[in-house]
Amino acid sequence: MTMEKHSYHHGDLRAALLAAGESVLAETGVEGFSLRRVAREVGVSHSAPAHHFGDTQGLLVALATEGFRQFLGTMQARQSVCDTQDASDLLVASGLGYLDFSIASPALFKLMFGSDKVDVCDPALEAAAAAAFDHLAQDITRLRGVSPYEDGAAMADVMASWSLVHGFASLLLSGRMHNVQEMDQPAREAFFRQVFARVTG
Amino acid sequence: MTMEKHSYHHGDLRAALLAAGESVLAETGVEGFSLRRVAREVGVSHSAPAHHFGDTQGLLVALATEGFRQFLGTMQARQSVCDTQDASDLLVASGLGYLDFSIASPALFKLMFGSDKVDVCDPALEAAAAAAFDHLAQDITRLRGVSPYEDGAAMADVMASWSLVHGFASLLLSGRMHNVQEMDQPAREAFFRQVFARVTG
DNA sequence: TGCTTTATCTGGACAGTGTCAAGACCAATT
DNA sequence: AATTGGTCTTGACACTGTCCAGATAAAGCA
Repeated sequence: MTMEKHSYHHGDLRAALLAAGESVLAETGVEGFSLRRVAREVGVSHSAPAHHFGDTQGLLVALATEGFRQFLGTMQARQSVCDTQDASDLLVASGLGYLDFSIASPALFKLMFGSDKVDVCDPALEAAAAAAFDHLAQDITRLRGVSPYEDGAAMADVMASWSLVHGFASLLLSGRMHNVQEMDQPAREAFFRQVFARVTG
Repeated sequence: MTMEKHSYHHGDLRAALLAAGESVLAETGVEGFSLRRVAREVGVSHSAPAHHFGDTQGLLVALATEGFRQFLGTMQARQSVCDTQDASDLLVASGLGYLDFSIASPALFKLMFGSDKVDVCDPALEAAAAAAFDHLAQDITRLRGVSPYEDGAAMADVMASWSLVHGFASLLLSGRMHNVQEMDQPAREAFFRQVFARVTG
């Protein structure tokens, strides 16, 4: 059962490619990403991945999908270590989780939100992204007492929080927010709270 | 003086490459960008660009630099058609200009803020980016009566406005803000004003 | 059991890419 | 008029993604 050495059939190539893909992505970024490199890393022929993911875009979409799951997990993790049940605090926690993820996996983050190489309409990807969005929508529901899907002002709140956190994270990654970049992690968190307060009230 | 036909020396290759580069970038995006393609477009050998820009990154940096100038221009243009001198209205106008640019030149926008392929530390690029940042800083100075460079709260205002506008634009481009994407231009502007109001007060 | 089908993986080919080095060309200075 | 220096071309190299024909093994079926 255990595939010692390497038999002709890998056994669980799909998972291995995903893992190696994530590591290569983290190392090289989206723009330096190479499918052949991933195959090499796994020790398999250069065109083996095609059978599992079609083409490069297929693998990237799968990575982005998995990324959105981790992303949601990171936000939930920040909330779970939150001692209060205050709606405002929980929203801030989500924001901090958003930041955590963007800093821990910058390349994956850019892939999920910035790349032209991912088919935005892929069903699995859309589902994972929608789940992350719903998390934020629930935060706002808890805060405002109304579902954003039924209330325009609440939806504007969602978009404001989301835009602000996403912009903050993106600008930090882009290297254009010099003053914030120089801060250490606690200082950055404190500053983010201060900034984020302008939109949560 | 006029270079009819093509002499061996192009005459103004650098400018021609920049123009073609911008057009290729707009068509293919950063990730599909090809230096050889740009050279072909201009009708010149594949390694002619190297002499003017070094490598691909060099051309992209030059394009991003020029992009930041256009970017600043777009924000100023929105403000100049503003009939009031109200500080808040002027800030909103800048935000709308920010959006205008991201929609008119999405690939260039992503290059300027999202790409790993541009050396963020290039002096000319940094200067152009700083000029755009200063524009926003002035908007906040006018609004709060204090320079963000001297006042922490005002700096937080800058970061909040910037993050919100940038996040809004980025998410719109990324194709993950479905409900806003479906709006036509006037509706989107109105919605943006509503969202942006949460941070400008 | 043995045979056939099907999924998986290999290896080679092709067109395309960025970058480097050596040479051809032209303009301007000396 | 000759030399210098900047501009551009050409050819090479290693690398990329994708396609296709084939080898291999596992699973389904007789």
